[in-house]
Amino acid sequence: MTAATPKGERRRQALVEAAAALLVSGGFDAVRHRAVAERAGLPLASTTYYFDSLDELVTAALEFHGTAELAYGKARLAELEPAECGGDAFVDLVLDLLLGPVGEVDAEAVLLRYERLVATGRRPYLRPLMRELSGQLHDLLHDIFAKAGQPVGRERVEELIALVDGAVVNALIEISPDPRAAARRMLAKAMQPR
Amino acid sequence: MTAATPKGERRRQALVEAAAALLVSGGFDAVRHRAVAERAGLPLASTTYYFDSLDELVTAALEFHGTAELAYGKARLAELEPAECGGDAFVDLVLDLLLGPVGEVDAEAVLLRYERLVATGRRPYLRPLMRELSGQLHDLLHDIFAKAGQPVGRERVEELIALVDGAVVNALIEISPDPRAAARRMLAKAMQPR
DNA sequence: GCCATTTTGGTACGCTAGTACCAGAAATGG
DNA sequence: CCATTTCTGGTACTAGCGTACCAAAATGGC
Repeated sequence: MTAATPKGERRRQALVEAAAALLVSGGFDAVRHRAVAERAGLPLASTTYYFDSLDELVTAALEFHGTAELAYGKARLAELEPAECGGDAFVDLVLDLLLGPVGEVDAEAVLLRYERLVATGRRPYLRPLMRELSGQLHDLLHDIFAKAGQPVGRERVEELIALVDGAVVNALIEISPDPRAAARRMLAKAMQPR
Repeated sequence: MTAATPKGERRRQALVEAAAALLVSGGFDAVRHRAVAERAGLPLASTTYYFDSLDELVTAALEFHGTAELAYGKARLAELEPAECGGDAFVDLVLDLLLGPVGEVDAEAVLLRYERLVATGRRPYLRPLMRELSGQLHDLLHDIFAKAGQPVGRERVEELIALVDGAVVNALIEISPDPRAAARRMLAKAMQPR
C-alpha cells in the first residue's frame, strides 16, 4: 500500500528509514515488523498498513540504503580533482565507493554489502533491485576511472570489483576481521602498472 | 555433550549428517532442532541431549560438510595426472575444488559456500572452524598448482580465490544466476599466460 | 461543516522456535 | 546380576514471529 496523505507519506518514510537502520546494524534477520515499528516510534500495525508484507518492507529499506550509497559515490565523483589521483589516494577512493567511507560503522556496513549479495541467492524477489543498484555502481566506477585519467573497459571494472569482493568475504573469517585492509592490498597490487 | 555409548555415537552422527543436509539445501536458517530431528528420524529431545545449543549443532554440521569437501579435493589431487593439465581442464579442476563438482545440486551447494563466509561475519563462534577449513583449502590449491607444473606463491593463491569468490557473489544477483560460468570466465583470463 | 475515505493503534490469533523437564528404558561395569 | 550411568522420547513452557481485525480518530473534497 502506498500513502495518500503527506503525513502518511512521512510515516511511511520513517518506517523505511528505521528498517534501513536495522538492516545495516543487524542484517536481514533484524528487520522485523515489531523492531521497525518500535525504532520508528510507530505502532506495530503501521508496518502492515503501509507494506503488504515484510518482503516489501525489506525491499524498500534496501533500496533506500543502496540509493544513499550511490548518492555518496556520485558526490565523490563530482568533487574529484583529476590531478590528485595518485596511486594510493585513488585506491582509497575506489574502496570508499565499494565498501563505504572508512569512518563509518565499518564492520557492519561492509558486512551488509555482502550479506545482501548472498541473501539475493535465496531471495529472488531482491534480484531486480540488486541488479539495478549493482549496474549503477559499475557505471559509477567506470566514470571514476575515466575522470581519473585511467580509463578502463567494463570487463576490467568487473574484475576489480570481483577482486575486492572476494578479498572481503575471505577476510570475514579472521579473528579480528579487517576486510578493508585485505581488499586494499589486493586492489593496490592489481592496479599497479605492470 | 558427547556420546558415551556406540549407539549414542551413531545417533549423534545421524543428527550431524541430517543437519549438514539441511544446511546445504536451505542454508543456516534451515538448521532447526525439529527439522534436524525429523530428518534423522529421531525425537526432538535427542538434539538437545547431544548438543548443548543450536550453535553447537550448526558448527558440527559445518565441520562435517567442510571436511567432506576437503576430502573430495584431496582425492582429486591424488588422482591428478600432471600430463593432462591443459589450460581448460585445469581451470575446471580449480573450480571443482572451489565451488564443488559441476554435477552437484550446484546452485545451492555453491550458495552455501558463500553464505557461510558471510554468516561468519555475524557469528564469531564459527570463525575458528572457518579459518581451519579455509587454511586447508588454500594448502590444497597450492599443492594442486605445484603438481600441475604451475607452482604459485601463497599470495597468488589468495588472489585467484578472491577473484573466483568475487565473481560468484556478483553473479548471484542475476535473474538466472550461473556463478560457475562467471567464475570460470574470470579465472581463465587470470590464469592465461601473459 | 459534512461525509466518505484514509489512517491509527490496541489487541488477538495461529504458528514456530529454543529449550527445559522427567519418568522410564537401555546399557554399562564391577 | 544389580546399581549406576546413559539415553530416550513425549510433553510443555515461554518467547517471538507475521498477520488479521476493527472500532475510533483524523483527514480531505465538496
